[in-house]
Amino acid sequence: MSQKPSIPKGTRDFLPFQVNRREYIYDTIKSVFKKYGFAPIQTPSFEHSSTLMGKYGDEGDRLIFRILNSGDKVKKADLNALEDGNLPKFANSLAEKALRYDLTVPFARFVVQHQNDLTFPFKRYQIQPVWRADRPQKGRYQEFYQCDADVVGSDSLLFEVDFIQIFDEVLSDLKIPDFTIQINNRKILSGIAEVTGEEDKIIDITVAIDKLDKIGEDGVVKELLEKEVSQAAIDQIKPLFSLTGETQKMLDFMREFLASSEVGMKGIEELEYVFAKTEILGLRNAKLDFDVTLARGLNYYTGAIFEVKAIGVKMGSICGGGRYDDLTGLFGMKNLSGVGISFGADRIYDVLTELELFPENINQTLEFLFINFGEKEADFALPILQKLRNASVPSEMYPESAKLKKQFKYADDKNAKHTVVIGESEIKNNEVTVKEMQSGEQVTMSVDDFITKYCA
RNA sequence: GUGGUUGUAGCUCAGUUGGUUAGAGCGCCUGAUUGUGGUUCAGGAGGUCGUCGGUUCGAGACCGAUCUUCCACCCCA
Repeated sequence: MSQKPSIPKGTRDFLPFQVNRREYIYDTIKSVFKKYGFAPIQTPSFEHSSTLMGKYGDEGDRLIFRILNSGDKVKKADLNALEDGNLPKFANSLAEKALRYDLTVPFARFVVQHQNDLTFPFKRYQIQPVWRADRPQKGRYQEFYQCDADVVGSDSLLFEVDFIQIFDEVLSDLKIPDFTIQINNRKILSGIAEVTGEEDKIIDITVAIDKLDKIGEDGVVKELLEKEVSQAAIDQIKPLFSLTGETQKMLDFMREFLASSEVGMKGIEELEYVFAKTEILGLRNAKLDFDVTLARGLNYYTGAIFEVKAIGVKMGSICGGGRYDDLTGLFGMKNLSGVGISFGADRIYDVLTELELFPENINQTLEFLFINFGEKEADFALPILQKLRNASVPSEMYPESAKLKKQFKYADDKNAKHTVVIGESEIKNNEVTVKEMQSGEQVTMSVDDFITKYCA
């Protein structure tokens, strides 16, 4: 081997056992999405640059993978823009397409484009890879899968309630024992900015208090001062940092805090509704927590916001979501409210690995391996093998009469549940010898009995 | 995008102030064992030391660039 091949940074290959595990996660998510009435769609890996650019803020634009124009289209490069130092304009002239950055913005484009074919409220789920030109870290890749479910065309809070049930059901089905669904409402955050007289600094304020559990109270205060939030406002906000305890008490506190803000009170009302309905339905493994300091970066959210964290694992959030009132407005379709959630499948994979929660049988995909003793024995075995396959029992025969040690090791490596030995004596008596690999136990039975037992 | 960190066999890692032929464990292959894998024993294969360039009589080690890994920011799943 001369030069070792490699793959670009932030990308990964997946071995069979890894793909099996990943599909276990996707299948679990999919089955719950379907149960709640969501239908699948897919969108292309790449979109027009103009569809994506400017939708995720300056920070997001930087992370969008651009696709260089090919062929004669390179001639479209705007050299004047380059000379003038207008690099964004130059880049746009050079790259008319870009890789999908998330599933939500392409979905908004999809809804506007196909509005006449859709029935509203439209509920879709989508499981596809997305790409970000981010600097990789553990659990952060340049190519990763998102598993999204969204509803557009309804402002009913019942969907917020549904999504909480979906989080609970999926993660409980995946056997995650302990996780918290944190919930907040952008209207409450707006209310906070309003009552403190810092309405124009709402983004700075939310970004800062979102970091509370990371940089602490002093860190947040420092950042607020840096963003020129007034000392009076900071003093007013400070008590929110230590707001914990019973949900009802926190909500009461906030109601008082936001009394003079109409939008803030609306946020409280919405939250109370969601808590009340969830109370009625109950939750399996999840804890639902009101967290005033939860903000989330994406600034298209306008109502509820969610974030889910596994307890006992050092890992960022594994799911997120929220309501956005006017995402399709960006593409010219006004007044369409949407709400959606996203499962971070790659991070869930890491959590399940760390907590050893993958079921063992995921990678036991081979039921029977037939040991090959030679042509005569193989001829005897092949019809039996075919019967197993017709009954959808995953089975195979070793392709040549290699040493038994080698054949059994192959069975072992492939995690075969049984091996079937057919040699001279078995053929003579019309029998098969079946060995259960894990226990090592071995029984000989007639071919008919074998077929009745396993090809049902 | 900013600052740091890492790279030696398939994997995990040793390798002294620059000095002959670069090591270990695990894994892999072969045999002991031509009707039995996961245990044991014996033997064997496998490396342009991430890449390119520089310093030097001499570089795995020193210098530069580049790619990659991981970490802290930024941001985020």
